[in-house]
Amino acid sequence: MELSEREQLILHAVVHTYITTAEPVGSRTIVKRLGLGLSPATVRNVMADLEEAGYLEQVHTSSGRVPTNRGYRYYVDYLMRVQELTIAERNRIERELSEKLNDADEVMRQTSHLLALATHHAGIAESPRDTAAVVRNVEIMSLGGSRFALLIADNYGRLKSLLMSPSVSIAETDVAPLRNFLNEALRGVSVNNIHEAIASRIAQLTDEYRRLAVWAVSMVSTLPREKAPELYLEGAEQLMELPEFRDINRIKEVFAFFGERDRLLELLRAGIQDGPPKTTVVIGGENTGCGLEEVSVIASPYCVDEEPVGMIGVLGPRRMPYSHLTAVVEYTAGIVSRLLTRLAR
Amino acid sequence: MELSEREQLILHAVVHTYITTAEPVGSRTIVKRLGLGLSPATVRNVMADLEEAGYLEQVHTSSGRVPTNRGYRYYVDYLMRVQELTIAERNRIERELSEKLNDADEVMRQTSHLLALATHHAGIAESPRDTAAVVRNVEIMSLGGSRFALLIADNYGRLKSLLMSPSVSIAETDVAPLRNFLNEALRGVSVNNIHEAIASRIAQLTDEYRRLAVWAVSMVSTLPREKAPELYLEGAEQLMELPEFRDINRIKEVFAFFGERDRLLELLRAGIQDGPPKTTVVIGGENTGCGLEEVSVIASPYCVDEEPVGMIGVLGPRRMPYSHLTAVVEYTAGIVSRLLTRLAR
DNA sequence: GTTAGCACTCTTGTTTATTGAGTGCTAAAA
DNA sequence: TTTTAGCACTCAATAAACAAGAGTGCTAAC
Repeated sequence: MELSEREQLILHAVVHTYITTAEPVGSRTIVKRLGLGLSPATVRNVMADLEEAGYLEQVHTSSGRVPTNRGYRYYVDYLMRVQELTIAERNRIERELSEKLNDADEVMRQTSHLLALATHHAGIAESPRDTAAVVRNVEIMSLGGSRFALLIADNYGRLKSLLMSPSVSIAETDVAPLRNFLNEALRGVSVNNIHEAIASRIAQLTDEYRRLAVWAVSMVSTLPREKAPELYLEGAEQLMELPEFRDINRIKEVFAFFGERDRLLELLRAGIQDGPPKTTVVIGGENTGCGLEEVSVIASPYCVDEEPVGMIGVLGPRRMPYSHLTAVVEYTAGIVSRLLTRLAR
Repeated sequence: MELSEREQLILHAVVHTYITTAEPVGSRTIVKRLGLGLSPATVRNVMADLEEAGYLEQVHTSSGRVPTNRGYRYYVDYLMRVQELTIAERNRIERELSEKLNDADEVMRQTSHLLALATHHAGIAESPRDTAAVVRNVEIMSLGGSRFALLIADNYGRLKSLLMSPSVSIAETDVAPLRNFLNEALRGVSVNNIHEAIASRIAQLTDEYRRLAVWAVSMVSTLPREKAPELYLEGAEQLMELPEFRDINRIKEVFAFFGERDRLLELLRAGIQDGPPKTTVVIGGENTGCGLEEVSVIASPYCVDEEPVGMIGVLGPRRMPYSHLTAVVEYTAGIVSRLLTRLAR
C-alpha cells in the first residue's frame, strides 16, 4: 500500500497530466513532463507496478494509463497540494458575495452561481438546515374569511409562510394577543422544535391564556415536521462541454440525477457522516451507490458561530482539477460562513 | 399559396409521419399510409410541387422529404385538428392540479411539472404577472435592531417579503398603527401601483396621520418597481431522449437558452404581442431571433376572472405532436384558470 | 392526368489497409 | 541490482473501397 517516492512522483504526474488533457498518458509524456533523467522504459516499469497495485489502468492493452478511483483517491489524500488562490480570484469571490444580500436563501443562490462561474463546473449550495435555525419572529396575517397566514422569520432572514384555515374561529380582536403569545412562546426556539416548544409552554399557562393556547396549537400542528432544505444548483450545462460527457447517455444520467434532489443532497453531505464535518471529496460516486461512475464532488461545510449548518460544493467529471477546486470551495465556504454569521445575529 | 385538396392531404401525411418517425418520408411510405389508389410516382410529383412551394425540403437529393417551418406552419394553422383528450388524460390533469395547492406559485410549479410529465417535453409555467395582482394584506414584522420586514400578501396567496432598515426610527408602539395605515392605504391596490397609491393617499391625510405617512413612504420607496415573474421549467432533460438532440451541441444550445430566463419568457409570451392572448405555436423559433432552429413552443394564456394573467406551455423539438400537445396545454390552462380564479377571490 | 420503368444519387454499413502511439519483454549496460 | 535500448506486438483511429438500399426525377406509355 505504501508507494515509493518515485512511484508517488509518477502517479502524481499521470493524474495531473490526465486531468489537464483528458487523454490516456504514456511513458514518453511523463518523461518529458518530469524532466528527470529517466528513460521511458523505466517509467513504464513503474507504471506497470502502479497498475498492478490498482492505481492506474489501461483503457486497452497498449494505450496510455488512466487513473482509477483509487489512483485519484491517493492523489487527493496524499499527493496534491491545495492550490493558493490568486488575489484576483479571492477578490472576485468576495465581490460577488457582497454584504448586500440580506437573507440566507439569497446568499446560497448567489453562492451556487458564483461557484459555477468561477470553476466552470456545476455549483451546489444547500440552505442552512432547519435544525440550526431559530425563530426570530412570528406574525399572523389575517386574510379574511377565517383564513390566516402564519409567518415565521428565522435568524437567517428567511421567511416561511403557511396558509391555514383553523377550525376554531378567531375574532379580529384576538389576532394581536395571539401574535404576542406566539412570539413569546417561540422566539429563540429552534425551527425544528416548534411543536415541542408550544406544547411545553402550554403546561405553564394560566387560565387567562389557555384560550390563546388552543388556537396556537391548532395553527402550529399544521406545520410540516421537517422540511428538506433548499438546494441551489447552477452551471450544470457547462458539463456538456467536457469530453467525458460527449456521449449523450452520460450527460442524460447526470441530468436525471440532478432532478432527484434528495440523492443530490445525500451526495453533498457525504462529508458529515461521522465526526466533525470537513471538506470532502467523493470520487466517481464512491460508496454512494448513485451510479454515477464519471462524476466527482468536492464539498465543504459552512458555519455560523463555528457551528456547521450546511454544505456547498462543486460537481464535475472525475477528472476534475481537485487541487484548485478544493481551494475555491473552501475559500468560498469561509466567506459564506462570515456572511451568514453576521446575518444571523 | 392555396393548396389543392390532394396537396393538403399529402402535406398532412408527410408532416404527421415525420412527427412520429423522425425519418425523412418517401413517396412509398405515403402511399401505404394513405391507402388511396395512388402510385408512388404521382405522390412524388405532388411532393415535388410542395417542395417548390416551400412546404417541404429534402435533406439531400434523393432522400425522403421533411417539412420546412412553412410546412409545419400550414399544418398547424389549417390541417391539424386539435385532438380530444381521453378521459384518463383529463382525470390525470385534474388530479395533479388539485385544490389543495394554496398559493399561485405552488400551482404554477405543479403545472410545469405536470406538463413535463404528461407531454414528455419541457413544461413551462409563468406565475401571474404583478400587473394583475392586488394587495390583500400588509404586515410589518419587527426584527429588532430597527430592522423591519414588510410583508405583502397578494390575492394569489403569494407572499413578498422585503427587509428594510428605515432611516427614520420607529418605536415598537408605532408598529401597530403603521400596519393599519398601510393596510388601509394599500388593500386592493394593484401590486404594480403601490408607489402611486401611497403617494395619492398622503395627499388626503390629516396631520395626525402624517407622521405615519412619512414612514410608509420610506418603506415603500425601497420596493423594486417591477419584478420579473417567477418562471418554472421542468422536464427539460427529457429532450435529450429525442433523436434531433442526439448531437451534443444542439442540446447545449437549448440548455444555455434555458439559463436565460428573460429570453425564455419572451418566447413563451409570443402569443400576446397584439390582440387578445390566445394559444400560440412558435415553430422553429420563428420571428424570435433566438437562434433555436430546432425547437418549437406551444403556449396558452390562463385567466383569472376572464382576464389573462400569465402563460403556460411546452417546449420541444420542431417535430412535436402539435395536435396532441395543443390539446393538453389548452386543457391545462383551463384548469389553472379555474384554480387561480377560486384562489384569488 | 396517371403510372410503370429505369437510370441516377446519396446515405449507411462493412470490409480492408495503413498509420501511429504505446506497451511488454529481453538482453545488454551501468 | 537497477536502468535502458531495442524490438516485436497490440490496438484504436482513420481512410479508402465497396455493396446495399432507399428514394428520386424523368420519360414514355397508358
